[in-house]
Formats: sequence, C-alpha cells, structure tokens
Amino acid sequence: MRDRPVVLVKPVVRQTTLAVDVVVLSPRVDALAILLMRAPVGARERWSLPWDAPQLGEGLEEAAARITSAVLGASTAFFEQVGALSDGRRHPGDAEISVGIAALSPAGVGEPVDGAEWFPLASLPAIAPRHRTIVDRAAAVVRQRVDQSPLAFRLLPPTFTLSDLQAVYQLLLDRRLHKASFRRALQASYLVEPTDEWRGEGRGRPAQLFRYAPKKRRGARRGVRFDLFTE
Amino acid sequence: MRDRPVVLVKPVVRQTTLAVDVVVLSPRVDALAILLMRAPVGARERWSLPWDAPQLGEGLEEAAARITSAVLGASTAFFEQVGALSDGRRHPGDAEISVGIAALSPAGVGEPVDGAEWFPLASLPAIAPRHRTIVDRAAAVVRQRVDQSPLAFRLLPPTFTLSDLQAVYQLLLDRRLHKASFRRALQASYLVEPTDEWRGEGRGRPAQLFRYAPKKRRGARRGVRFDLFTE
DNA sequence: GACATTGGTGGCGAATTGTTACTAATTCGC
DNA sequence: GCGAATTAGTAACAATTCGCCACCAATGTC
Repeated sequence: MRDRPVVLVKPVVRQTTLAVDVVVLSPRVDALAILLMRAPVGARERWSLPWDAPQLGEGLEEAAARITSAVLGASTAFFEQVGALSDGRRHPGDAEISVGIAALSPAGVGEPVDGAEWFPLASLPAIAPRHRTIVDRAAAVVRQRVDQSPLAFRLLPPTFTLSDLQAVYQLLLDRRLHKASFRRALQASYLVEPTDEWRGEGRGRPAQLFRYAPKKRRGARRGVRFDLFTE
Repeated sequence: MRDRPVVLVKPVVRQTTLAVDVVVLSPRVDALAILLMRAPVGARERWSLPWDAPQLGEGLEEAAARITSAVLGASTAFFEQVGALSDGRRHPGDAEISVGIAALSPAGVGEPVDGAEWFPLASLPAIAPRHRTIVDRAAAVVRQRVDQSPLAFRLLPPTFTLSDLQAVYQLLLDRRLHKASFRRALQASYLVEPTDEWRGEGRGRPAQLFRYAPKKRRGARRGVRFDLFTE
C-alpha cells in the first residue's frame, strides 16, 4: 500500500425523499390484522398504509410512534424495523425511499380514527405496490423473529392466559401448536410467571393469568421452539 | 364510522440526506474482518465504513454493490440489510439517515484499494459513532440469521471443505462447534452436496470438497442447530 | 515405519420432542 | 341436581435428536 491514500469513492450526501410506512399489527378475531387508511380522493388506490415523513430531528421509531397514535389513538411502544426499500415500486407519496416499520398493538387497545380500518392480513384491498411489499416483509419478519424476541407479548395485554398466548403464537406462525408442548417449551424459556388471578370466560375451567417476566438465565438460553400439528 | 373520511394524518414527503453505509464482512485468519477506509485529512476519525449516497434511481443494495466493488475491486452478490438509523449520532458525511448494509465477501476475493484495510471485528480503530452502531448491529444480524439463511456459504468460495464451513460458522457464531454434531446437523439440513474433488492441505488426510446446493425439502425444514464445545 | 496431523464416522447415554391420555373446574341443558 | 359439553392443565411414554467419546482413514514428517 502506498503512503498517500487515494480516495476512490468520493462520497457525497444527496437529498432524497423519505417516508416511514407503518404496519400496525394486532390480533383480531381469529386473524392478524393491519390498519389501513382510506386514501384521499384521486389517489390511485383507495387504501394505504399509514405513513409520513419523519419530522426534523425525529427518529424513525419516533415517527412510527407518532403515526401510529395518530391513526389508532393509542400509543404503542414496540416496533420492529422491516427494512428500507428504494426499488422502483410506487409509493403513495412518491417517496424515493421507504422505511417500513411494524408496530405491535395489543387487541382492544385504541380505536381506529375515521378513515382507518382493520383488515385481516389474508385479505387486504389493493394498495400501492411498495406498500404491498412492506406488508409482506413485515409478516415475514414477525414470523421469523417471534421465537427470538418478546414480540408475541406485545400483542397481548399485561396479563393473559396461556391459551391467549398460544393463540397469538398461532396467528404469528400461521399454524397450530400442540398444547402440552407449547406449555413445556414456555416453561423451559422462563419467559412468563403466573399471577394469582384467574379468569373464567363463561364456559370451561377458568384459566390462570400470567405476565411476561423474562428471567435472566445463565448460559445460552435457547429460543423457544415449537412443534407442529394440531391439538 | 362517519361517511366522509377525515384524514387526520396528512402525510408529506420531505427532503432528507441519506447515506448507505456498507459493512464488508470477510473471514480472515482466525477472525471476521471488515473493511474500513482511511478518512480524508481533517475528518474527526481516521477511519470510516465505506459509504455513499445512492445515485438517482439506484436501489439500496445496488448502491451497496457499487460501493463494495469500488473499495474491494470485486463484486459481491449477497447483502443483508442491517437497518435504517436516524438517531442523533454523528455520521462522517452528516447524513440524517443511514441505511446499514452488510456485504458478504469470500476470503481471497478482491484486494482492498489504497486507503482501505481489513480490521478484525474485535479490534477496530475509532470510527464515527453511527458507524460503530452499524457495525455492532451488523455483527448481531449475521449472528442471528446465520442458521436461517445461506449466509455462511457467501463467505466461502463455490467449493469448500466441511472444515472450512465449520470454521466460518465458528467465526460467525463466535464459539466452537463439535465436529461430529456439526456434520450431522449439516447432513440433516440438505444444504450441501459433495463434489468428487478432494483437497490436500499439505499435512493430514485430504478433505472432500462440497458445494452449496440446498435441496427443496417438503414440510418444515427446521433450521440448522448446533451444539457447544470444542473438539 | 512410528508419529503427528487433519478428515470422517459409529454409536451410546442423556436430553428433548411429539403425542396420547388423562384429571380439573366450570357452564349449559334439562 | 346431574350428566354432557367445554376449556384448562398435566403426567407420562415413545421416538427422535443431541452431546460427546472413541475410533478409523489418509496424508506428510522424521
């Protein structure tokens, strides 16, 4: 190597347009749902993900939080980045770059403002191509990270039954889990602790309520692994 | 819900400055290394990640590819997004937003241009705070995804011995793996197939060369899991 | 030819996983 | 009141997987 470094890449910042597109995820009846907004008249598609540009000095997750509470009227505290996109696909605001962010919201928290509505992930209306990509990636991301990250607990209220928890895992993973194995794996992961409350749903035996309380576990705690097949 | 939707969030695109910061990763002697560039005189730190703004109409991974080949003189084809950052931390070009991208480069491919140098991940010189964050996240991301993604194979030439492969996994996971278990897990994953070539390193028995050839496996193929402890 | 060195495998005990089958506590219908 | 239905929770067993040791194989060194 010679003495005087030659800068072959001469980096320069350039102005671009950036949008934060938010995938607000929540467990609804028997399906994961996301929040879409009715687009202004004249837009190419009738629906879109809630989005905005970050304000000056505002972080990306901060922007996502602002957008989420504007649309849902409730604050969410857990976000998962889905990725940045700048393919040629069309964005409703024609932003060059999109940062997709998934916001996890427990069921029953907040209420969509006028013009916003829940849609089951499996049956969305037409949205802009870039939004479609972001939604698909968001689903993939949560599915992939659910066993490494306390993600499932962010879709539940502070206390919940193990059946609730299992239902959320099933929604996220999109497959049925075996009850006994699920509970055993959960036990081994030291992620929850029982409260002394019980909840009766009407029929059936009342269920004990648990809370999310990850124990620091010496050594490598393996992620929670679940097996296949229906109960 | 009323009939006329009220748009509560009125999204607007805004101009921002964006940088793509690239973490070029490669296995060097006994350690994962990344490529840093000597910064121009007057910069606050002597070294930085290679970075640039994407050109007009250029995708993020495209930009990463361009930057990588400018610095390494060789093209890499595998990228992993590390995430977008827009905290207050300082970036060498004062970009408001950074997209961190890890580029995986096999050992022995390309040669750093003047002003660029390999540094073992464990002992980096001082770099801008935002670059520090990106490097740390990149390491975390590859560690987390190595068993879900063909990541390890992108750090190796097209054919390799199983010992080579094990060494790369060990670098990525930063721990020793047990030989017999490693091979058994690999067998079960249907990720590699043997060629009919063998390679003698000088001493010891020659090793068979393998290539990456993932078999489509019906049903849920579980990720490759490895155990602990030295050979 | 003994030895050092690296590659590769068989197999065994321990741990984990997949599943069945049971017990427990409640409401509903009659 | 009381059995059926329904949901919660667990014991236990068989099958599989894991962690590891011990060994065999093929090469270079002396």
